[in-house]
Amino acid sequence: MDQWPHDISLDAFRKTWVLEGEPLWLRVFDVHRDKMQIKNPQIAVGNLEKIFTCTFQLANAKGFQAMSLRDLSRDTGISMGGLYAYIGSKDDLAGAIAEVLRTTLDAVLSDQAVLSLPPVQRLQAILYGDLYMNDIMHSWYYFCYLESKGLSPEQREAAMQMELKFDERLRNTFEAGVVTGEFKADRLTLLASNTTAMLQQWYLKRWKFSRQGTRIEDYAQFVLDTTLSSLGHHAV
Amino acid sequence: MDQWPHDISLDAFRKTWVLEGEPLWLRVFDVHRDKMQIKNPQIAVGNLEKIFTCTFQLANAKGFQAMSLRDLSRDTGISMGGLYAYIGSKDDLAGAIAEVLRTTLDAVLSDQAVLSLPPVQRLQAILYGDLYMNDIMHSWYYFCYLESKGLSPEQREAAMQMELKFDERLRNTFEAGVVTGEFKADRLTLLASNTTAMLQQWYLKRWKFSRQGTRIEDYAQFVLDTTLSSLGHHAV
DNA sequence: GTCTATATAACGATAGAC
DNA sequence: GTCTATCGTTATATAGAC
Repeated sequence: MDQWPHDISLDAFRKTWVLEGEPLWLRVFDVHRDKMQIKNPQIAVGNLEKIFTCTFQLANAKGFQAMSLRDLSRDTGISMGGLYAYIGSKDDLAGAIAEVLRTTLDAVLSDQAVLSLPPVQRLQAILYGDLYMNDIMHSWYYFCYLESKGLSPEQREAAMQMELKFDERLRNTFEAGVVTGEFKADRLTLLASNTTAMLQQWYLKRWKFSRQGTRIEDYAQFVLDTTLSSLGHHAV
Repeated sequence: MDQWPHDISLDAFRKTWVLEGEPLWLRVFDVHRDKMQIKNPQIAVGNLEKIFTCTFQLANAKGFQAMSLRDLSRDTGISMGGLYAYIGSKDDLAGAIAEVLRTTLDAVLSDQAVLSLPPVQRLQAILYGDLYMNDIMHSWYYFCYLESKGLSPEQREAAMQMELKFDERLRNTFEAGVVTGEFKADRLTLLASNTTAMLQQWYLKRWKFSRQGTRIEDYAQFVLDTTLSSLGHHAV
């Protein structure tokens, strides 16, 4: 085989979906402009980046509930009153994080390009893409997972639906391979859940991967191989 | 094969390791008697059960940090002052939960009986046993996982060491099977981590299993089959 | 009377909000 | 910078058991 019809490198993903830098913060501004008193995007983006980045650091160190807005004010260099020009309330800040991640993930998952690929490459495109997104937006995923108790019931439900939707996307791919005879049809729902769990490990168990020196390319290959093995497909 | 040399049913596990009811609360009393002003175990156990059970409920609903001791006082029916006869502080309560789980898990993992089993049965005994323990002490695991930010650095480190120790236990079992030629030796460290993650799903993704109607016996079989498949061992 | 367990009420600190 | 609510915590008082 000469070349994948679909470029599955991390660099290619980064260029297709710009999930970092100014484009990201402009999308944050867009999603939450109704909660903010600041009207000028050019002024907002710098402070939004500070607010969200410092929130991730503080929440990661002591938890979102335990973090105070005075901590956030100190770390961002923005006054207490100034913060309230960017957020409706402390809870709205957590809600904004969840909503930005959800809409971003929704956009990436709505990509129909991978659906035309044959089952094995399609599976590979989904697994690699999701893993790259987990890696790039690690802070956002980690926050939403560990702080889900602080989110509104609607947002918690939306997050569960998002995970079920991803599971179903995997399951459909498995079934496409069953139709072509490449995969065997055995407990596909459980297998899809397990594959999702493996991908989530990349942001949930970062301490372990870091300690063991596992690189993302190696882990992506491992997830693909393990999933294919469970599907009875013995890969190259 | 007529019969397993090792009874791997949930009932057998419950009888071997009594992790519920009065024996559990007596162990809680024992682990934390130095933090309590109550001297009489018979009086303590009833209130300890109320305090820990209500803490799990409240922390599950809104998070441990967001839960107030007045909430706990109301739900348990114990006055504010009374609570402080049982706990040294709010943080000590979280610490006690982590410590009880850690010492209990340590005792179960120290069981040397499974080490004499041949690789496949040994793997089965470990997976089933851990899954049963995850199931019975679900509230404790779930609390420790989601509230780990609120624990002391020592306890967080101890929890990580515990997980690494479990991974290593799995890895040793894999390698025992490699020696006998039953398993192939491919990325055993990653595979052990993945198996641990599958077991953790049982308390992390209860909502999903419940929605899909997955029973613990089915899931245990799935985890065993998937792990054996990754080891190149095609099971019965 | 003494020890243990529970209840009341208030203190000081700090939170989110504006 | 201020206001108000609420937090964790504790000093103190009370009640029952032997």
